Amino acid sequence: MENYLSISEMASIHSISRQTLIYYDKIELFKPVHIDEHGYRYYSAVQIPFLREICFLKSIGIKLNDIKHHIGNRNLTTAMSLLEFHQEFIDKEINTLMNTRTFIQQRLMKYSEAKNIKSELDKPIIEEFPERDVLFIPFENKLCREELHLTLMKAWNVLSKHEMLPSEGFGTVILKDKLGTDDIFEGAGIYTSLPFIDPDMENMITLPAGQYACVYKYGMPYNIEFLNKLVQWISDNHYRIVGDVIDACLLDTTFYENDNSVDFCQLQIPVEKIT
Amino acid sequence: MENYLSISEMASIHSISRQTLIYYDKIELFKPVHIDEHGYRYYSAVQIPFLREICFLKSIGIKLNDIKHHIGNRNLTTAMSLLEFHQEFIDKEINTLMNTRTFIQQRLMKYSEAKNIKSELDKPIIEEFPERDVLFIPFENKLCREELHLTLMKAWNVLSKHEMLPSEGFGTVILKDKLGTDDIFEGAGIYTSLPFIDPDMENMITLPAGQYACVYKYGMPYNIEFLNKLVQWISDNHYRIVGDVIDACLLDTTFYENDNSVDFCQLQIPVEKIT
DNA sequence: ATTAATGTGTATTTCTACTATACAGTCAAT
DNA sequence: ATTGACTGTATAGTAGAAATACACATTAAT
Repeated sequence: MENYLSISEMASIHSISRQTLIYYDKIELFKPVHIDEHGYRYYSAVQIPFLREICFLKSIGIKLNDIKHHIGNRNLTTAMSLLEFHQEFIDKEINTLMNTRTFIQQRLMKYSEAKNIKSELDKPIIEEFPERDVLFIPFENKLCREELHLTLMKAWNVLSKHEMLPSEGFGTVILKDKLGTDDIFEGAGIYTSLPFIDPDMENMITLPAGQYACVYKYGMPYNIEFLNKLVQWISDNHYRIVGDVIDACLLDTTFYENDNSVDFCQLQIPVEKIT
Repeated sequence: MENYLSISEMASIHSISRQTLIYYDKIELFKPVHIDEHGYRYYSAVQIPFLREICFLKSIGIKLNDIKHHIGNRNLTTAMSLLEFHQEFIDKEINTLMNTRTFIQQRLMKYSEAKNIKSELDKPIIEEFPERDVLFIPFENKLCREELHLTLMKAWNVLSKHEMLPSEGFGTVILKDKLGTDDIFEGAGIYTSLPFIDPDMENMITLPAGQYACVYKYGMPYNIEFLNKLVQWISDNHYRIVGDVIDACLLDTTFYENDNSVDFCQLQIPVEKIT
């Protein structure tokens, strides 16, 4: 008898719990060599390397079921291929986490940008933007809050079809040619920026590099008073509109910072100085 | 009514299942704005950005419970700290996976070494080893299979107290001075190699660099016939033993390659040529 | 001998984030 | 009237335990 280890001894040697050993017994992964007349479990020291190996394989993330099928009949070849297979799995996991990390970083940058900016509302400025490749989905119905949301979801679904995560920014594009007309939103639509370029991507457009007249505002894209004011400012300051209007959404309505629950956006209109 | 979205529409817009929305309703994470007289759920397009944000936070690995507490009352500050907190969590996960990766690599190297070697049994050779820092735990009882296992587990528990994963190798150290005496295993014990040096580590010893007479064998450390043969070979070939004997375990008994279930080991005895 | 503290057994519940299934009622089109 | 698509609730299952409740066994102290 003194050669046997009790369940608690066996557990403490391996820094696992008594319940875990009971569980391993139940799932037939690791059973005691002897059970006495009261049902008490007794383990042999010879079993130690097996439980140690089970704990090792578990600690690197291999499923108990896979361990179970492996441990009963292992040799050098199967042990190596199990580890090799699992290493590939871990590499994929690391990759996924790295992508998630990047994505969180981008969000944080976007938010901290919004945070710094929020004080300066309603003061137009001239900003320089680089060329931006974006996905563009035109609106199909009269522009309203619902149409905005539904079209954005369409865009995001196109992204995920191409295995892209929605990237830093999205917003509305309004055609320059429709400014001042009856139906200013004809041909308008949603854009979302692309994390990388996929040549197979349909509906890709390029927002040109250059100078943009910009203003921050709390308001939805269909609240055109902000747009009208910026257009006025542009002509007052001797600029000319040279491209389509961008209404970039910085914070959407899931932020309760503003009472009337509207987006926090930046209007961006490409301009050049009238000489 | 036509402004409402049915549960299936809402689900398909977000590429999730109907059941998921029913589940989110049940756990009070995301509820429909309207339920008709038959219990049918109806969502509003205004809810889309909220569900989108829930899906985003979920996709980066935040728990539904945390999302629930966050989403109902978020602002720029809480949103940023949620992401920052989660980024640290992801960094830790990446770190853990990287360590696991390294550990698997080490195991694979050990195994592939054993694989290459296994053919050349019983042929002593001279090998050069670098200095090795290891943890040493002396045996407390008469050496047998049980004492081996129990002492090794003690060593591994010391390692894990120092937050080290058991590294590449372990084995038995037998004192040079006891060779040829009555109790050859007096003062002997288990060593395990250390993944890094911790100055607070008790029981650390250094295995010296230099030439070792080595032989591979299937057998436990207490099967001293292999040791005796190697000692004989050393004197036959005009070498002198200059340090303690190392019996390095390459494959333990969890490998069923050999019928009698013993370890595959390499005996290593530090020597110098008699001039 | 009695008592108290441990140690052991089984059985059940809990956790996460759903998926799958069974079965029944609803709605629109044929 | 019937079909097919849609909706509801309710239940079971997943992995890998941890936690709990309750009963019995063993050992040490009194």
